[in-house]
Amino acid sequence: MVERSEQLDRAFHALADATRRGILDRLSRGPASVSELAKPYSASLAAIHQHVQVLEASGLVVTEKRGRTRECRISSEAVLRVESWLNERRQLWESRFDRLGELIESGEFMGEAGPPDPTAGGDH
Amino acid sequence: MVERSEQLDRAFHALADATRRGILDRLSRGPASVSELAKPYSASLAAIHQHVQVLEASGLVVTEKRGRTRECRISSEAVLRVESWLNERRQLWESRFDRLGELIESGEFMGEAGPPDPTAGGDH
DNA sequence: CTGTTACTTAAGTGAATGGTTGAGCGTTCC
DNA sequence: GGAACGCTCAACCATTCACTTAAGTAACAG
Repeated sequence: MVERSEQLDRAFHALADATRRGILDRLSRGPASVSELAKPYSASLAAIHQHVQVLEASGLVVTEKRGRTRECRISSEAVLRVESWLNERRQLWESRFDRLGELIESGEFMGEAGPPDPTAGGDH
Repeated sequence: MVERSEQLDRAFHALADATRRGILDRLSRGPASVSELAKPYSASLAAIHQHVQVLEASGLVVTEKRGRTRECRISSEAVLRVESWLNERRQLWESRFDRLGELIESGEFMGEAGPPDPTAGGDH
């Protein structure tokens, strides 16, 4: 199994840029060509094209050449994968009540209250 | 509201690194000190410390100095914010049925029930 | 006080990124 | 056919990144 980690690397990296998020925003309202995607931005077409390539490499966007234009679309499955990764971690954390422990401490209580749960199986 | 984008920048950037995701993974099972977080990795403590700083700047992790150690915890609110951003886009996209339109055009809307994802270029 | 622990900071390095310009290629229109 | 269009590719540059080593600071043990 080749790391799903690399896919997450690429996906999060793709999302870590306001321009690319803007492109995703646009695509969440419907497909578009590269030059349509470039319109709102002052950057060159080549730059936007590179952004689209990053998004496509991450799997978040799927493109298809149609004649001389390239149609770009969101891949909701890929977005869902990323979302799920976050959801798992957040739920894990919320299921613990270490945060309650922090509240107690800030109100002065006993020292450490870390219930060590070494069920470290979590390779997702 | 203006800085929401910068916050997302930092959050996604923080998530775009396997080591930092590993740290988050670890923290999703409970708080830890910097050197505890560093143990699973071959990188130097300074490197892990820098990762923690990135995570803290992103808001995904909260830290607190305790004597000579620093306790690190996940901020589930921040994770939730990121998750919500993705959720909005995905739902928007899923609510459209442009993809169905595309399927119809490509002539794959009936007959074979195979996954219409020939463009995904070997994900998994 | 001395030494160890645990973190912090600083400076530097090699690689990757985001951006540019400019040329090249296939497609569509006249 | 030729021109315009839309994208693609290549080279280059400035900045950022992840990481290192090395030195510095603060809390605790003896």
